[in-house]
Amino acid sequence: MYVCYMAKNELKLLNGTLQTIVLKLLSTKEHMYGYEITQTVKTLTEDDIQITEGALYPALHKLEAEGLLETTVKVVDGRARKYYRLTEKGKLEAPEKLSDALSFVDRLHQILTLKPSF
Amino acid sequence: MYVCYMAKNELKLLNGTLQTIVLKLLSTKEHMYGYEITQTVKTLTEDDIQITEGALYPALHKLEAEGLLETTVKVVDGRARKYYRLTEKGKLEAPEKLSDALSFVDRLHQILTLKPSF
DNA sequence: CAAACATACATAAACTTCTTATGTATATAA
DNA sequence: TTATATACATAAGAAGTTTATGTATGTTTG
Repeated sequence: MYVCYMAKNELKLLNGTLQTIVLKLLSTKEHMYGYEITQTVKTLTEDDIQITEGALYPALHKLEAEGLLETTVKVVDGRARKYYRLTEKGKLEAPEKLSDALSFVDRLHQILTLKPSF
Repeated sequence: MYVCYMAKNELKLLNGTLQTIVLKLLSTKEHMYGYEITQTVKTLTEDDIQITEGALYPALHKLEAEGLLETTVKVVDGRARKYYRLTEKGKLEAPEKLSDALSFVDRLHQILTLKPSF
């Protein structure tokens, strides 16, 4: 199962979920860098959701361009990390987006668990 | 909230969920026609999810082209309805697709409800 | 009775987001 | 020294939407 990157179980849900995941993580953890986001989601979901870099970086850049995220570059162990965090605007807008996303996910769950005779 | 069709709450989840919804409904209800699917989802989700025709019909045609759905046209009250139902192939493949989709939705729910200190 | 609305299908241009591939670069493990 | 992990980035193509538009019939409302 993948937000990105198909494999044996060809499954194609999602498109637009990535932004939501990023906003959620940065609403909960203050600041994270790209690679850290991919590894965190991979670990949290037991490899079910693997975010590809080709999807993540453009998504991060877009959120930054929209003024929801801002960055700080920090060199650690000789490698540059680009840390992202919510801007004030991001802190204002994230809660509603996340609430909408959760409602949507719950609705989807509702439909997928419908019993005969709906 | 919309699989399609934005409104006040600009929310863009989904892309590929539509197929899943269709397969689920037709796994549960034997046969349905396009318009009926849009109205059923709208009613079930209390207007949260509104499937647009521009998204639905291409999705139905694709599932039919893939051999998962088959159709029967029936005229009711002077209007032609195109009823869709699962083919044998569809009945074989739908369960796994739906199971994968539900896993994904649950993972997404998990992430969206993460508490600080993950 | 005419207009508006609901039912019922369909297509197409534009858009967004993802997949896949590729590229650069450094650090560490085999 | 080769492979793997870390860490960023971009681009072509594919896929699935949004939005607009079109056809056509039936029903409700003023």
